[in-house]
Amino acid sequence: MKMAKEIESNQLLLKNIEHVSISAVAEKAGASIATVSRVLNKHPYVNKVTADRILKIATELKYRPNSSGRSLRGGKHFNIGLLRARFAIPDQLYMETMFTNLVRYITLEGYGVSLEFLKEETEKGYLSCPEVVASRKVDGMVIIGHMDQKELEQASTWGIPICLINNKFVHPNFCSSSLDDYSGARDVVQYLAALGHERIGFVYGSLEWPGTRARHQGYIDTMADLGLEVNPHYLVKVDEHQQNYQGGYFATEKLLREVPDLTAIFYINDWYAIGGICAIKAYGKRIPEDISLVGFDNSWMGEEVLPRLTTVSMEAPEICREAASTLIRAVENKPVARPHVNIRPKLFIRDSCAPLREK
Amino acid sequence: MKMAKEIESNQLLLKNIEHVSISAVAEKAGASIATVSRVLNKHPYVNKVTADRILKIATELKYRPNSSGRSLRGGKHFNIGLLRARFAIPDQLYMETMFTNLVRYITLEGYGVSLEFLKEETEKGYLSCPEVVASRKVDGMVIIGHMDQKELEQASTWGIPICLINNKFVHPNFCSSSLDDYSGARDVVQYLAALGHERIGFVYGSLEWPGTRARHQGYIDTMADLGLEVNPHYLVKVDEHQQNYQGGYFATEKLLREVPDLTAIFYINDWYAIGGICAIKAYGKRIPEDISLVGFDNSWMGEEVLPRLTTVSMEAPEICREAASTLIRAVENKPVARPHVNIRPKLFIRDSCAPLREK
DNA sequence: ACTGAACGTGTAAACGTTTTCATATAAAGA
DNA sequence: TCTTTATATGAAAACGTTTACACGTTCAGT
Repeated sequence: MKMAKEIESNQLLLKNIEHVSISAVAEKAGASIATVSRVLNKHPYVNKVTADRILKIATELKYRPNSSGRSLRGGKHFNIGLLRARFAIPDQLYMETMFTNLVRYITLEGYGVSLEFLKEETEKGYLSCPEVVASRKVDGMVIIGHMDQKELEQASTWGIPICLINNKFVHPNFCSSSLDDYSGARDVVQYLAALGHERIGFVYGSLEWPGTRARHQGYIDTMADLGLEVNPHYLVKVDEHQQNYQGGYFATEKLLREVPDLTAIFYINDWYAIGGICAIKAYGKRIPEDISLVGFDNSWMGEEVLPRLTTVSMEAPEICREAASTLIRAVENKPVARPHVNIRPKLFIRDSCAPLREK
Repeated sequence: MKMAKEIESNQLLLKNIEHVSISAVAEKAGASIATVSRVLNKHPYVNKVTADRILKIATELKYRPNSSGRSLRGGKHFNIGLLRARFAIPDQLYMETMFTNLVRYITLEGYGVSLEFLKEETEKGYLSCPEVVASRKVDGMVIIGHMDQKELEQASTWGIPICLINNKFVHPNFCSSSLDDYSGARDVVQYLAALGHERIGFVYGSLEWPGTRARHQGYIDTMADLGLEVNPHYLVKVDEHQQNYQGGYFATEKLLREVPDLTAIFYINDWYAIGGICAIKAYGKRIPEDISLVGFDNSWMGEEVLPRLTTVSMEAPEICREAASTLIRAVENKPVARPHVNIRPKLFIRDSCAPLREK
């Protein structure tokens, strides 16, 4: 009976860890708190011997500054918010990679990462301020995914620097790091043309977002520049409700049916391209002997499929590295040379393209 | 010349937002800071009229408590760390979903999320304390991905409650939320047996992790329970270096070659199963008429592939909801009834299985 | 030897909260 | 009317930092 309360062990009992504060270090080192702080923050005017002694004791005691205290005093949080906005289904593959790289590079700069999702508001056009911003947990924000101009306008009042990934907004508070989709698309068309292809199809989906529009335009412009015909039948838009593997499958079927003499197809993402590979195989044509395929995204799936897919890289590490360094320079009030960087993608040539064969 | 410094606009200039503190609210409401704090934290013994007035002014001024101040005073951060440990390639598909759900449910409980990756230490067996723990930014931790017992032992000294996803460690500081992989595997074998299948193959990869071991054991045990033969040739382990689509492809080829009268195959993940679908198609057999296939994971890829894959769900939302609620109960020192929950997976019956046909 | 600068250190204030303590008023019980 | 209790509020301390200020000491330059 007496033990009943004592045993109540269906709850977690965490051993209380005694946290070592700066005053503990100061006391043990026989110095003042101020001196310890100076040493730890590498201020000038502190005796080398004292500094060494304090440093030794600090590591000995495993002292780590309490971030709340530090933030409260300094108004700086050494923390970056990562806001995930809306994105389309084909981008799901890509998100994990982006998170990974963003966290890596932000961490490397000595900052932490607070993850938050965009709250979908029912009220039209009203963007609520992210929790991490409202409660002052972050010094800057990275926004990944889609937000429209109106929403970005509102984000500009948050009072902290914001870095957009694959999006752009011209405003003093904003910077961005994006893939140069237009150049990527140009490279694809030029590559196919260099292999001798002239009748090149294009499979695309929603053009709602800047990146997809740029790829589309890159195809159109480059075809024109090279003097190649852009027959309206060459362009197929996938069904609104099948923005994935199956969308690519059916779009390709349509293309094969309507334009039988097509020798190459450029897909606006790998996802559609992989659907395309299956459709073409099912149709009885060979890749790349009969028809060449190029994707866009360099998702790892392109490596897994047979034949291995030639595609355009997303340059996730580069985009994220630039984003982190630019944003954090802004956060630290250092001048940023180019607030809006464009990363030139690379063509990953694998096995899904071949030179045009004479009939 | 004079303007040079003034214009230096190649850096972000953030409009300084004036932050409203509790004292501003107090002043405007003609009350003391203490009273305002009490109202905001819904303490008893505060006059209804005063409370209403303060509340009105607080929302009017858009007051949000400064989290650093609050943390510093209360030692509580309203923040959960999300530590991403090691995971295998096939799990990449799954990570995005888990992040999404964890953030959703943790946010719903009124907490923020700090994302961090496990630091891969070169020194053997030494696990470094995550930054968010060391600098006291979080009240609890969710760990997703693989960590071995030795590492978990060290994590137990962090002094905060930890919730493991799909892993278990018996210790007062730990709770966990996991898929019941064993039951899932049993359900698959029972389902196939109910369709009349007796010669059921099993394709698996690394058994390094608890979940994969449980699935493997579930297959073995259930076959035995049902009196079905577990011919050693029925089990194929994919190549160490091809833990993905291709691994499933080649493992299936081997299976078809060595055990031609197999009527069903159970794959330990969807990834292998999709490779299997391609291998079987290439081999000239029909799915499900000639052979039935079941995957495990219910990744969205199973929906995209032809035929649509019958598979076992990962129950990501349920696992994450349980994880969030259990962990946060622990954080708030509320009793937790069952620190280690097992979520029973569901079989998603689609088009890749059929009753055994008499020859 | 005296001034002024450079160096080194400690005291105390400030950041924005929450909460304990004290105090004042109102209501209730004798 | 006088205590006792419940209700309502404010003053002040505390959380752990960083930093402005003050006060020394040392040292080079006259």
